[in-house]
Amino acid sequence: MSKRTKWDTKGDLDESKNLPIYQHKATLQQAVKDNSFLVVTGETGSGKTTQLPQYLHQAGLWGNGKIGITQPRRVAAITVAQRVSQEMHCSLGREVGYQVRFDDCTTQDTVVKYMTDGCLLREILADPVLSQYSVVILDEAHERSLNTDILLGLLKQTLSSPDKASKGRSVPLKVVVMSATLETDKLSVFLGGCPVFTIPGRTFPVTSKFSCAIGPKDTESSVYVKEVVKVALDVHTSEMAGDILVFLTGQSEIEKACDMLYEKAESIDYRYDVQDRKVEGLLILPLYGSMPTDQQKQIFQPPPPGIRKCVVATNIAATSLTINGIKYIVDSGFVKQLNHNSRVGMDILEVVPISKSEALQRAGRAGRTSAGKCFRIYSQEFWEKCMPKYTVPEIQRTSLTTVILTLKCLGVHDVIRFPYLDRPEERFIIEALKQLYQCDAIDRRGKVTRLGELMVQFPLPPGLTRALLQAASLGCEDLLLPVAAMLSVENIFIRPGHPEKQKEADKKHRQLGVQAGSCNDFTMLLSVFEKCKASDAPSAWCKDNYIHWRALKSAFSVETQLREILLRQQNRRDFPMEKFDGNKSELFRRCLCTGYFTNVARRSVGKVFCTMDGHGSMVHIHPSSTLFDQEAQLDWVIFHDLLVTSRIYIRTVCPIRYDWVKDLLPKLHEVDVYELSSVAREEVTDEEVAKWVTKEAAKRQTEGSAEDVFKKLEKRNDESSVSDARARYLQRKQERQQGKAS
DNA sequence: GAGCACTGC
Repeated sequence: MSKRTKWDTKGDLDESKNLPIYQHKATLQQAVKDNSFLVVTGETGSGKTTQLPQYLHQAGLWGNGKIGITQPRRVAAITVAQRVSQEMHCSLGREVGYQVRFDDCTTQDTVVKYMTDGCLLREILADPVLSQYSVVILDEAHERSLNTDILLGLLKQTLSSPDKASKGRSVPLKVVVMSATLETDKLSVFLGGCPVFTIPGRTFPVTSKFSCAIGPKDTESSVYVKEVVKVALDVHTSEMAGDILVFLTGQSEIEKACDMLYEKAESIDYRYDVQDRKVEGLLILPLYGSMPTDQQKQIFQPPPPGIRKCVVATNIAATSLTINGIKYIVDSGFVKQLNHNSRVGMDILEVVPISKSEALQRAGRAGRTSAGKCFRIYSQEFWEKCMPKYTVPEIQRTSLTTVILTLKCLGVHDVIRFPYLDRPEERFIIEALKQLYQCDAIDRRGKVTRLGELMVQFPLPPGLTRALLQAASLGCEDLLLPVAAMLSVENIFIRPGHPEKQKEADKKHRQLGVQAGSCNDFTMLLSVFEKCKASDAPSAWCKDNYIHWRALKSAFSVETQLREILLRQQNRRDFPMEKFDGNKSELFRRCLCTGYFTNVARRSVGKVFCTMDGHGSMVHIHPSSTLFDQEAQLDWVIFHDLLVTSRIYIRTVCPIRYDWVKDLLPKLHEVDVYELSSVAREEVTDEEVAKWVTKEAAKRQTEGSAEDVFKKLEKRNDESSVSDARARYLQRKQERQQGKAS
């Protein structure tokens, strides 16, 4: 309990009384008392995130349970909790706490708990009615993060069925959904027409201007990089004091833009100081996620007197980071987005126009401290013709395997008619079911298997979890745990931009492969993990070998977490165990096959491999692989992932023997779409399953030989999406080369 | 012969 007396709080309370939300305090408290669901909307600066939980706490709405507030990002959960604990004069972790992955700062006393949406989803898996909570607040719902979307559906479903709501709970759960002013009517309708509370924000006006530089046809990066540079310099030379924030798409564009800005800013008639890229008048700072954190720090410091700061950033500056003093925005109108293509079973990272709501979000970053201006480098026509109203929510553009398994584990059988705020396309759901069936997480009826229940507890993609559990059941989890951890973190191999250093890095990486005696990319990961862990000076070791120390450190934490989950499961008496006789290398690779046989490819001609997942894509081994240039000696391989750029590349590759996957391959085509789509909707009877199995046996007889099966699996990909994506990429590349030549 | 935006468990 806090030692402070009540009058100590007076000053702070007065400050929070100035927030726009304060005059609605009583009404909000009452509204939560009167309704199961409530939508609260208010722009940044309204105080809803910090104040509402305190109001509910003061109103005694926590009763016997906690007030949980979810955030899509870890930093937000932590910083808001720190702030609120100060306002409530308690030490962090007592009445006010937070929980994010690897960091649980709560105690028995915690009643106001900030957490990431992923953490609450984990809690629901362990306790579906959230018996510890009296109120759940989903914050930033407009961002439409995958986890928040799932939570929305689950909370709606649990509470709208009185049967489920009462089970295990004495009092019904209260749900508050907080969102920026966009789409709140939709949310209210979704939640059964619940009231919407609007709180005025406390931001300053931002005026936006279009330009005619970028029209509907200009998607070439060199065009918009050049244009943002030009506009940023115009702002610098003609606008009043205030910092500039430029939105671009990625690291390389940002670096190009910074170089150009630096060069051109020098020629402006200022006295300048070349040292440390500081030009008198303009301080140019790149900002992107994979940047070293110490470099990021200076971005938040105010510039020296008389100098204007210009931050050139990715979308990271749109929501994740707030930079004070920004008065001008230069918006490129593009973003790099990962889209899942279920027809070809691939994720494709592409540059696409942002949505109108995203453009408004970007512009809003200029109005935090004073009135601002936003300069859009695209035309009004581009705005109208190319930019969708809203960004397609994550749930409609990502692979759904984990989501579907989670829902199934929570007893949601009909995963098509689950109340999604925006329903994913049916083929996405079908594809997820197929993958879950293939890695034994669900059976043919769509019911979660014992294995599936173990799998859902791991923060890993199902195939990898399957391989890990296979290894554990054969007593060799020590081989797979580090690999799973290494595959869950950002790329650990550093490849510098300078050609000289690049050569050196490549050499070091090759050496690591040889030392590891590793015959594949998975053992390479294992070896790097172990070598670094055993080193006396791990960070120096990483530097010397061009390995990302930050990434490796997080791999260590992930490995520990995975090991803990596994240990808990192994302590259960029913943990599956099998026997294996054979050498370690074979054991390791066979475990991988259990999870990755869906990612199997067979060499066809030269260096080209053909995938066996039914799409029959022609793929190449990525040059970063230890197996690159050894293709001729390979026949069958499995791979962790696939990358679409100038070619379709497979990355993290491992040679296997056909024998090891022979019995698994039929699984790739034994269930059909018709079957899965009925599984997705309704409970399937025993007779139906029996019918399918008979049909299949007949099918297999007519197919006959293994060669026939391959032919079927190698079915040429008739969908145009990948070739389209490739064509676009190649066109861009060609245009760039022409640009260089001229 | 190499093109990784951003989150999260």
